[in-house]
Amino acid sequence: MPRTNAGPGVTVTSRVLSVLGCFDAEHTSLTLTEIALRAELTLPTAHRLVGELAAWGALRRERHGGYVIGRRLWDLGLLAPVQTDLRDVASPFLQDLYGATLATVHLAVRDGVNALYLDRVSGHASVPVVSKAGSRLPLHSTGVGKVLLAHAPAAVRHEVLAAPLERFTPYTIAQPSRLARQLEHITQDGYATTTEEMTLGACSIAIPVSVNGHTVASLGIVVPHLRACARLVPALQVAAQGIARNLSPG
Amino acid sequence: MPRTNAGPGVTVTSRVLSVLGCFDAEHTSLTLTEIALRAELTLPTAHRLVGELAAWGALRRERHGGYVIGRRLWDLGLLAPVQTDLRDVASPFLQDLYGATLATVHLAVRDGVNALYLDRVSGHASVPVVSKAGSRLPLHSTGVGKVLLAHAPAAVRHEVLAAPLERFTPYTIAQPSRLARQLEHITQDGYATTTEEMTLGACSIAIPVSVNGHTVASLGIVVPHLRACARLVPALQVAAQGIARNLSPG
DNA sequence: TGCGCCCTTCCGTTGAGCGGAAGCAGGCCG
DNA sequence: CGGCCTGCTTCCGCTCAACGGAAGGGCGCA
Repeated sequence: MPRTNAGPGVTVTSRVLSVLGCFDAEHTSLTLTEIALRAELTLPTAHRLVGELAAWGALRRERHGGYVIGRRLWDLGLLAPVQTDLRDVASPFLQDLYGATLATVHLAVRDGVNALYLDRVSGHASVPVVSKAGSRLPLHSTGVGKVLLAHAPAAVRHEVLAAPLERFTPYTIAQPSRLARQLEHITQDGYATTTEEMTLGACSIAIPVSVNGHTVASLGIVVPHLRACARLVPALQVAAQGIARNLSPG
Repeated sequence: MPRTNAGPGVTVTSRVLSVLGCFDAEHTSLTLTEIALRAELTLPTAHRLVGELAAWGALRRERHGGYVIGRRLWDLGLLAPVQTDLRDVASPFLQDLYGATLATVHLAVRDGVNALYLDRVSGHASVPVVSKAGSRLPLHSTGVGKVLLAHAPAAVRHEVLAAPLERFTPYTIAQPSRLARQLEHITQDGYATTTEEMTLGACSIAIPVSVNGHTVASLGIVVPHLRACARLVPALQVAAQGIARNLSPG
């Protein structure tokens, strides 16, 4: 009897990972027998590995006997720099949007009370903008920033509205009550706009990118005026849905 | 030379888990050498294990050479039923609050447009309430519900405010504009109250339980009147901070 | 160029890991 | 109550996957 008949390339590590790989959105709680079947392990092997994973906290056994993902993996998952994934996933969508509009397209996430730009695509014919990958701009004066602010935890919104709102152009919205009203409209309309509030000659349209009900980013486009708004919002939404679909574990 | 001199109880699985355990909020990106040191492995061993973890997607190597938690663990972490953890962690705090007040104390999370009660502690002298563990009540008519709604994604708030708000007592707030104004105050005040809006004779005070800036639950107390509000809010906040501290990976 | 740091590869040795077999526990049904 | 089924749980002889010391490579910096 060989020690294992599983074939080459099968290590303990790969077996452990096979066990973890059994869990997905449709299989969040699994019995030991189900894990063994799905991971293609014998019952005693699965028993040993699952036992150790449970002892460490990677898995947890529930009252009815099924195993679920445990606290330690939840903690670890929170450490993943999803933003880099986000940029990689979103990049082709940004390219497509640029190709269709020749306008500057950018992607941002909320970083405290600023919008952090992860990526930007623009060309010679695009409206000049101050955003570039890695730069931060205030939430209140940019399209993506307003989207991120509208969908941020309430404490963030309160913090932004309580501080002085800096003016970049004569059109920048600097009254908290006016901004707050805009934020309510943004959640209803599903998109945000700016009209020369950050840069003279530059207007923007932005929408949220949401995964599992959480807004993780905002996708924006910069145009000289908002006349094409009705056409651009659906295009942005299609791209945002594409980005979200590629981000979520479905 | 023995195959390993690490001592009893050290398995491949435990070594893999030691590698994963190197990562925490203060060490989100680690070189192979750092991982080997922190996991108490030799460099070749760490190299083999990390290589396999990276191939599977549990870790990812960044451009500058450091390893970070990868997408697969982010995906798995999302599957963890944190709510059960939450109940276990919160239980002693709920008991303490009950012991100090003899009032009904409960913990809820948002489940769609409802408050899902995870736990409740009450006694014979407590005000009778309709909440019990496992039950769901509307967000707009309960203290914990209002807290959860105020801190929910904007889309949820919009959904609740757009639907008819059911009346349970003559005091239930059923006008969307009035509820919306209350929600704004809740974010400023840091707590919510109800005055016989769910059950006659029952008022409540509730606060958010937040982890890393995200409201994950609400902690509430039911009293016959709000006279002791100024005393109870700090007590609730201390308990909420204790719960959050035990929940977060710090 | 030399040095230091961070890997990356190699291979003889051996004990950790394997799985078939046996057994246990609990629930259900006749 | 006894038998059957399901889901584990434990055991132990065998063997090859895993180990780590040693050697070497690549890169950046003074």
